[in-house]
Amino acid sequence: MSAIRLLVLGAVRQHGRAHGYQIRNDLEFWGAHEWSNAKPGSIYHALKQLAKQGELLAHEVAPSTAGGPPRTEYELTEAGTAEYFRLLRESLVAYDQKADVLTAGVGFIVDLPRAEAVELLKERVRAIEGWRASVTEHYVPEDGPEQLGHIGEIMNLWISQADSGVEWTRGFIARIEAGAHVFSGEGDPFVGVLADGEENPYATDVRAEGDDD
Amino acid sequence: MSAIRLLVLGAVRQHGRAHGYQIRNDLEFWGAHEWSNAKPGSIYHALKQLAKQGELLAHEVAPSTAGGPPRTEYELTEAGTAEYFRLLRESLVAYDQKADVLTAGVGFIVDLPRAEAVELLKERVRAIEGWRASVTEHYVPEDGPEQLGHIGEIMNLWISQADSGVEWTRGFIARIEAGAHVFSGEGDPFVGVLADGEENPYATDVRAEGDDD
DNA sequence: AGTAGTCTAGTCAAAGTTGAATAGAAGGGT
DNA sequence: ACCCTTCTATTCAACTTTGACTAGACTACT
Repeated sequence: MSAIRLLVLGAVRQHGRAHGYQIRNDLEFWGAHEWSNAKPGSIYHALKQLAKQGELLAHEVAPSTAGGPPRTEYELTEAGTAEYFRLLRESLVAYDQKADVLTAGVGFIVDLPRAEAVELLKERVRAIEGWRASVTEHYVPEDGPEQLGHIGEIMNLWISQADSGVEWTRGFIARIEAGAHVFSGEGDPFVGVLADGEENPYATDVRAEGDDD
Repeated sequence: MSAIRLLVLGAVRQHGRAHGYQIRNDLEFWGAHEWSNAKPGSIYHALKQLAKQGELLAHEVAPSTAGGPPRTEYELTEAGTAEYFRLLRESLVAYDQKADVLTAGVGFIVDLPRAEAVELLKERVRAIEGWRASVTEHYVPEDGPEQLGHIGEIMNLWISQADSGVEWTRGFIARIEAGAHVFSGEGDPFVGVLADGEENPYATDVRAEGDDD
C-alpha cells in the first residue's frame, strides 16, 4: 500500500480537525508531494475513503470563510486513531523498499514513546537482515553469481540498498538513544504544521534540478 | 511512471513475438512480480494499452495450442522499439528513487552498446549528485539541520540513499569498464527467457521470510 | 467601479493497479 | 469412464492515482 493513508491520518490528527486543503498544504510543507503520491486528487480521495470506512468523521461545513467552495472538515474516530498507529508501526518495521512509506513513518515517529521507537527500528534492522539472507541464499546457489550474467547486478543493487538501509537505521537508533528529538510524553512535541497565516518556504518544487520523476 | 511499460516492451522484444502468458512467465522468472507491479492484470493491461498506442502490433491468433482461451500475440512496431530505448535510457539516468524502474533498466542494459551504458551511468551519478546538492542546499539553510527536529532525519535518509546509489553505480561502471557482461554488438547476448519446456526455478515466492510488503 | 490575477477548495474523467474469477485442455489415479 | 487437479491464458470489477479543470472570493491596479 502507498503512504497516503498514513500521511492523511497523521496530518488530520495533528490538527485535531482539518479540511482537505489544510492537509494538502501540510503535506506540501513536508515536501510529501515530492516523495509520495500526496497529490490533491489522492488526498481528497483518501479522505473520502477513510470517512466511508469509519476512520474519519466528516463534518459538512457551511461555505468557506476564505473563498472557494464549501469545505468538509474531518477528525479521527477511535478506529482511525487505532489504524493510524497500526500503519505507523508497520511503516517503521516493514522492509518493502518503498521509500515513501518509511519516510512518512519517520515523519510521525515522535507520536510513539521513545522506547517503542527504538524497538521498532531494531526490528526493522532484523527484518532487513533476514530479507538479505533469504535473497543471497536463493539467488546465489552453489555455482556463484556469474551464472546470472548482468542479471546478477540486480542482486548487487538490492543488497547494496539493504545494507545502506541497515546503516541508516542503526545511525537513527543511536541518535534516538542518545536523547535526540522529543517523543510522546516528553513535553511539547515538534509539530510540522503551518500556523495560520505563516507562509510556506518550501511550497514550490524543491527538486528543481537533477530530477525528472 | 512505473516500470511496467519498459518491462513489457523489453520482454516482447526478446521474444520477437509473444503472447501475454509468455511475458508473464518471463517477468516472473526475473522475479519482477516481487520488485515491480508486473502482475497479470497490469501486464495484460499494458499490452492492450501499448497496442492501442501503436507501440505493439496485435495478432489475433486461433485457439491456443496448449489449452486455455485463445491468445493474442504481440510484436514491437518501429515506434515501440523507439519507445523501448527511450524508456531504457531514461531508467538508467533518472534518479527518481523508485527502485523498480532502475532495476528494470539494469535488466535490459545489455541491449545498449557498452560505451553508451557507461556514459548513461556516469550521467546517473551526476544526476544523483546534483539532486543531493540541491536538497542539502534547500533544506539545510544557515541555521543547521537541528531546526527541523526529527523531520531532519528524513533528509538524512534521503541523503544516505543517494550516497549508496552513487556508490553502487560507480561499482557497476567499474565492472563494465573492466569488461564484465556481454553488450550489444559483442556476440551472443545473455538472455533471461525460458526455453520452451525449461522449468522456472524461481517461479514462487522468493522473499518468503522477512518481508511483508 | 471594472477587471485581471491569484488564492482557496474541491471535482472529475481517464488511466493504472490489484487480486480474484473464468474457462479450456491435459494428465493421473481409481 | 469419471473426477480431480494442474497448467494455460485471459478477463473483470473494484479501487487508486493523476493532472487538468471548475468556481467562488479577495486584492491590486487602472
